[in-house]
Amino acid sequence: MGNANIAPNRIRLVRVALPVPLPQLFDYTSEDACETDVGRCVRVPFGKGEKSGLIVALPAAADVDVARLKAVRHIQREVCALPPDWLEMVHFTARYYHAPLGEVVALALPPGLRRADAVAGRDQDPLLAPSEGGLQALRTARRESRALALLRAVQATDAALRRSVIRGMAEGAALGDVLRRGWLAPVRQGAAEPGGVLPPLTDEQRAVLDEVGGAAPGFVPWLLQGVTGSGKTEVYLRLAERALRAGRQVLMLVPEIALTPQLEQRVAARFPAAEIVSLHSGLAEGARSRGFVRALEGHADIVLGTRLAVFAPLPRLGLILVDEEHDASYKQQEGVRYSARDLAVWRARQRAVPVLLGSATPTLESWQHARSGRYRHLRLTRRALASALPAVRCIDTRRLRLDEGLSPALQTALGERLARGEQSLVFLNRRGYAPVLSCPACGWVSSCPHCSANLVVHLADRRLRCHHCGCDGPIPHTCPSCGNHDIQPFGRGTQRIEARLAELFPQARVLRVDRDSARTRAQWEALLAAIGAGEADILVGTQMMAKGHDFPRLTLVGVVGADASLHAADFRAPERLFQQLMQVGGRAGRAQLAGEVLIQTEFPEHPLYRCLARHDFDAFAALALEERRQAGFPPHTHQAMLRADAPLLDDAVAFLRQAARLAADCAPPGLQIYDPVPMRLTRLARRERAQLLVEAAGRGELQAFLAHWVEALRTQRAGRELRWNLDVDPLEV
DNA sequence: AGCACGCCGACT
DNA sequence: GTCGGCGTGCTC
Repeated sequence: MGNANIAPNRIRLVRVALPVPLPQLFDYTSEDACETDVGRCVRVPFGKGEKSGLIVALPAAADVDVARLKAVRHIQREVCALPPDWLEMVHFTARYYHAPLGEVVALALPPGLRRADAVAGRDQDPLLAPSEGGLQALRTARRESRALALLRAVQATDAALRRSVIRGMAEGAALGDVLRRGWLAPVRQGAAEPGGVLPPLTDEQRAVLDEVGGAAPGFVPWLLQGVTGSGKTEVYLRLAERALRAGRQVLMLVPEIALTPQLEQRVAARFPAAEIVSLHSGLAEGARSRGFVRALEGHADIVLGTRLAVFAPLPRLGLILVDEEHDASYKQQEGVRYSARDLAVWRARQRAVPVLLGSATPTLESWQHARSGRYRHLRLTRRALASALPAVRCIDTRRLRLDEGLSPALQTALGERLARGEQSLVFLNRRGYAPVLSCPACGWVSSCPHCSANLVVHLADRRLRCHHCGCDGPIPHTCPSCGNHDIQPFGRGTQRIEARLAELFPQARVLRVDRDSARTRAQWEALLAAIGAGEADILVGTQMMAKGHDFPRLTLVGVVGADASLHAADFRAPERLFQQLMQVGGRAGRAQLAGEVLIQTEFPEHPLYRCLARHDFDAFAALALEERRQAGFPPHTHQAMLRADAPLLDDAVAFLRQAARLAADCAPPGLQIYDPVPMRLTRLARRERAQLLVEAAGRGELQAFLAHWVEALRTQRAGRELRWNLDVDPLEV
């Protein structure tokens, strides 16, 4: 029986991970496959068609009868094979998140690469310097030309220049001529040489750098807890410089695509000779593949990107940096729900390199690790530029008459900034004009036909819109239910605040910044430019305003409607609120001007606000952690969430009940299996959703259980309309 | 996930 | 007599 699976002489077996939602791998035959093909992309026949996947092993024997094996179509050998450590990482990811290996491979590899398209791993913007031929031409040329003039200009700088820079110096097609003649050639030189004058370090920054520099080589996880404006980025750059000097590659993760270009500029300005590759989902396919291959081949010195960049292969990896480590966008919220931050730490351990997680408001998980000594705690408590942290004050709104949600104190403060020619920001995390349209006569409310959510009034373009499924329609003039003419928008969003501010301060230039006003990248950049140029006096914005941008004239942040998150159902809601308020508060007063943050609240005594007023993240974290300990929530326990959705809620719940029964069969003692419950937003885009939480004291026991459970669930036959997924370490419960 | 096969209702 | 519904099973 054993012999049936052994291939005849000279025919090799290859084991391939394919992007199908199946837990198994698929074996194929190949005439010429050899050990060096492990980690290479292949095209193989699959079912009726053809698929591309990755060779993960050359097994001695197949899982199935060799007679059933088909032959590999093509092995992509133009590109280096993915190295063993990379394969180990995708294996780990598949195991930890209980996803098929092929799906993890599909998400970790750029699509073009997996399809085995030939990818020229050329540096798109190489450093160029005059070649021997070029110098010769300069000496011997008799006749002046544009090409010669350009070459001479490059020569005059006495430095190697990026091709993009030279293109800027060129007239007409001169660069093309120069390159064709081979007068400029790529050079490799010290990637770590900083460009320009380095900013002076604060004592705290120096202390942090000394501590990291003094640590033993190898895996060390660091938590850099630094208040907004304390100069975390400068610390990243100095650490990167050291790694580059040692001839190593640096992986730098940032939360959002929007933040990569500006950071990329800063990194590029600091390391003009380094090859910087950016990796994020907004990149064109070719660019992403090229960047990936540059990293894989060890040419890229710095890889900068969003969560998917954690899968970049880096043969010379020396340092991993995770900026804003608390940011929820590090967790993928669909498909394979991996946490790039957690994988970054795993990767650092695997490669025995330091990893530095930076944030003003770390996750309680990371903070706890830093407290317990598992991570090493670094702090930056003061702002780098002389300015102090903003004064944070609560405005008790319980006894006040609010004007469209705006208290007299906030209005006065806005008026003062206006008189002084400074900018203000009113922060309200709710876009649209009003969260709902409603009829006072019959109680009708504008609800979404596809979701269990209300349609939001968007007065700016006269539409009712669902923020969850995107469906929209015109605003009715009369109540669709009873015909009443007097239907009204209830509650407040940014548009309404914007409108009222324009009335209250007719002389002010009010600018709204939310997903509606900054829909495209161009709009967003135009808004940023306008704000930077001082073309706005009062900004009204959502959390978009909270992230990473400096507005030197902004001295006041007013927070409206924060209480809503104070008593939300999700146990992480307070943590998120604190992070958000600390971040948006950090926008106030960054240059020489003092900043102030005014929080309108009915709970001015709430510990969260009190900690915020003292800029005391540690006190908040200690309180929140104690609450979690008492309630048995993470990080004191570990969770996984099974979610199911179907056209009818009953089907989703029935599946989860069955899943709960299966769980009970293979559950270790101490594993907590909760009841299936409808999700908070039960209905989304015509599907109804429910979830089942499981919780264990230890990560190991949870993982062991999940492996059995998922296997049992996969054999479970559910209706075609039912879909389910497992979320390990869920962020939302 | 796709894509076949396969077995029961309303149509040219 | 067939077109087509989606239940079931398979993909090396």
